[in-house]
Amino acid sequence: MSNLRDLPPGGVLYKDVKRRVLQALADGEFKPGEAIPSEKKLVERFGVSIGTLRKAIDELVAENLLIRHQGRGTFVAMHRRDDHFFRFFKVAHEDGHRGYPTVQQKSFRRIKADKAACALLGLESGERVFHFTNVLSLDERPVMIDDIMLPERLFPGLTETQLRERPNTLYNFYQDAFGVNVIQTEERLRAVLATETEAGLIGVDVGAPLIRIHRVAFSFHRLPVEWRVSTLDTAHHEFIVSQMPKEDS
Amino acid sequence: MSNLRDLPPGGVLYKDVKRRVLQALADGEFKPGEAIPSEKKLVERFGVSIGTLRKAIDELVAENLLIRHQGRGTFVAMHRRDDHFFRFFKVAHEDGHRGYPTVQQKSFRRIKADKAACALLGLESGERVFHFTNVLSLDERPVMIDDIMLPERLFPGLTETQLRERPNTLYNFYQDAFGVNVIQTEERLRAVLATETEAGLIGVDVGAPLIRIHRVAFSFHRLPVEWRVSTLDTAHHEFIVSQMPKEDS
DNA sequence: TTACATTTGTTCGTATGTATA
DNA sequence: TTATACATACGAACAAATGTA
Repeated sequence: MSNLRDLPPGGVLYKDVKRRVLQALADGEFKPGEAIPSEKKLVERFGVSIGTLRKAIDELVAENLLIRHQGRGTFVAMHRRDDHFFRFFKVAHEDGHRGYPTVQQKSFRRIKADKAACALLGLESGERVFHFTNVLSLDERPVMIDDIMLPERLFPGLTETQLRERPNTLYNFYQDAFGVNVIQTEERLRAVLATETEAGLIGVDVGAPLIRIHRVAFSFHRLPVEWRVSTLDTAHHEFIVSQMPKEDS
Repeated sequence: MSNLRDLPPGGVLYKDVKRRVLQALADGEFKPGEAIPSEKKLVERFGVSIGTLRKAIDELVAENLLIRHQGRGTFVAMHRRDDHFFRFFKVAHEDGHRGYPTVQQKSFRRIKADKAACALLGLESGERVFHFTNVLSLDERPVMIDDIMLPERLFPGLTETQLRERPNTLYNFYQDAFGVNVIQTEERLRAVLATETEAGLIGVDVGAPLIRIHRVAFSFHRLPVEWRVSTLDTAHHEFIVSQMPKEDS
């Protein structure tokens, strides 16, 4: 009853299973919002035991790529207006209240990527990007300017109207319309003084202190998919960072 | 061979095991840096199977409270100058380099907690706190002021000398000298203009833009143990936030 | 309402592999 | 070499949630 180990090719078996599920996600075989095959079917497909499969799925659930529902199935995570949204939107009112922002689109252009954009998004010099500017408001007050760059290669044919009429969040739109999944971000924050342009857009005095946030968003395999420069007025709002153990203690 | 379920009291068994291990941590039975009993011994102690025990320990490892070493044992996490340190220190040079800061202690007092401190630290009005100010330097340049408040109740008899002569990081010192484990933080960031005092301490002009960080640090059961107000000069440094899946993808 | 099939969640236990002292 | 400890892989049995007939 002791099978010889037959399948540790490059490493361990459950990591390999995880890799293959991840590939199915990246390929679009398993689509956001839809259920992936049941554990039993995946066990047959990959030829591993239920325990090994579960260990692979466990990690993908821990990374917020899959969501399990007892009795229903396992689903590919989406960026809808629920728990997921606030994973990337970290602005709250000074009284602690966190609400959904309203978005006003100020501009939309297709331009040549500059040096910084090429470096951060991994583009060849000369490649095109879409550049658009949003002003976000909370409680009827403008609080943040978002300057967003998207590689044309990943968002072919993107139009201003599409963006303006998207039903959900931006990251959900990327997912639905272009199959681009944002699963990770890196942000760098600095304090700056408001320029005239910024002062006009969010209604503060020139020279008011603001937080400037440089964010690069990544998809699978750490592929950069968005570069965003946000400028936040913290007169009545705050930028929130929690360093938390994942679960209830 | 089918045992009747005998131990789901309030919930599930492995959560109960996790709770009991957590209690041993909070009680100081399992001490930072030391190994906890082996899986086999814990299985006997809690009367569960190895799989159930592992599931409980898995979660505590995922929460960075325990660290497993194959062949050696499972250890209580410490705040030493290693991977752990940068979980709470999020300042990097603008070129991306992350180094250890040097600390200069500017003041140390024992005072009555003000209203804000009482609210954030969960103290009765009139309780005492230790208040001290540090200036942190990176690459020989002062970049951050830390104003720190500690409840006297949790740090009885703390002295300026103890603090000044601690060998490791502050959070490691809390752990070694007072059994206070910082496992979670919450931070709120705003942009401000440098006051005269701040300008003097970190060598910037009055009115320069700075980032102000309010941080509350928590121990087990979300007990607040430290309140800290940091003021960061971002002329040549940045505050880093990563929203990451935990592991290699 | 009930019964049933499907799917994930929990618990159990065994055997073997790998790292450490 | 040997003993110990954690890591991986296997799979059985039952519990709980869900959807449907």
